[in-house]
Amino acid sequence: MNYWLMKSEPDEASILDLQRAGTLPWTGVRNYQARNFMRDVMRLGDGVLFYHSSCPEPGVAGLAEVCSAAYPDATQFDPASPYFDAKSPREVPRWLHVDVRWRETTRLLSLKEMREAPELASMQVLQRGNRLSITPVSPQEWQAVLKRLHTA
DNA sequence: GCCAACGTTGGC
DNA sequence: GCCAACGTTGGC
Repeated sequence: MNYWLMKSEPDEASILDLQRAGTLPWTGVRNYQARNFMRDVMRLGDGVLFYHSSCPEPGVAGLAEVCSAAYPDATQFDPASPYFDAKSPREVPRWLHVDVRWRETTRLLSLKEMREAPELASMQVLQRGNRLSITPVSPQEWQAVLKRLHTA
């Protein structure tokens, strides 16, 4: 069982969108490291911190879980999609994604509060220069985030 | 809109 | 395989 933090722009897919939909395909990842996490390390039932990014109040907005294995991302073959990749061969699709299931919509644990929390200082998403949209979360960090989400 | 940080591309 | 140029991310 692993834990992850996954970034989503709420304009595209917010925690409320996920709550309404139940499950959503995590399409649009175009970074090899993030793809490899989904393909090689993620397992069914892995815990996900759903993080709102590129928005007025960035931070963790809810909890989700991985609910599929990685499979080819259809948007890479759609010329009308912003995620279209002309160089991805159909026989060997370059981009994959998992599906994610809603678990809980929480209070917003803001990026500011995360930065001020000593017990979260090790989180990869807080490290200088981090841009990865999917980052591993340790069991200790997961527990610490849950504790904060469920208090104050 | 700015810009730091980092990933990708492509010429050599 | 190096590395400069360019593109993207994402907080502010």
